[in-house]
Amino acid sequence: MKLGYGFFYRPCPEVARDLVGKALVFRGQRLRISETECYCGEEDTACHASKGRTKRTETLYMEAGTVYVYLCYGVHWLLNIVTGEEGHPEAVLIRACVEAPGPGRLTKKLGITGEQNRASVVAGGDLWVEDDGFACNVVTDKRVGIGYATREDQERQWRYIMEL
DNA sequence: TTAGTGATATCC
DNA sequence: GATATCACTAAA
Repeated sequence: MKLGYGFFYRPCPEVARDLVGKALVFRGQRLRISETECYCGEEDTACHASKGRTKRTETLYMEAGTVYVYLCYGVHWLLNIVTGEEGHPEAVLIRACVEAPGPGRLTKKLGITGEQNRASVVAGGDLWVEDDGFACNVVTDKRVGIGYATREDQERQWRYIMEL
């Protein structure tokens, strides 16, 4: 079953947790999501939009289900899915799949690039997320790679990992 | 542990 | 215009 707008139109910690174990489908490839993180609004100092709306973070303010793809370190494309209220910048970062550990490797394997930025997983395009009945335990941890955020935000248990 | 990589934001 | 920064990876 394809996940629709209602699934993503919820607070991002809930979406991030529920996305673990789901299948990410892009142009005939199917990958099991094994790790996510959530970035939740301008008040989250780890979120790209915490310093306000810019050309780069515009996508985060779009409606739930919109895909935010961003180039990191000039080399790696990172894949996020926007959640919650339109106009409120929150999103879930897809950090890893069972078949491809690491956010950069994941997009490389699928062939996702900046061309997918502003696309949508609920609009009937070539990228979507499926619930195929797979169930697993989910454990939480602190987010990684956000040393620029306040300590308070670094402590949040906003990383979700599939437990075998 | 460290180099590489390039778009974006933030300074002149 | 120039520089500093970065939600990472691969090689050592």
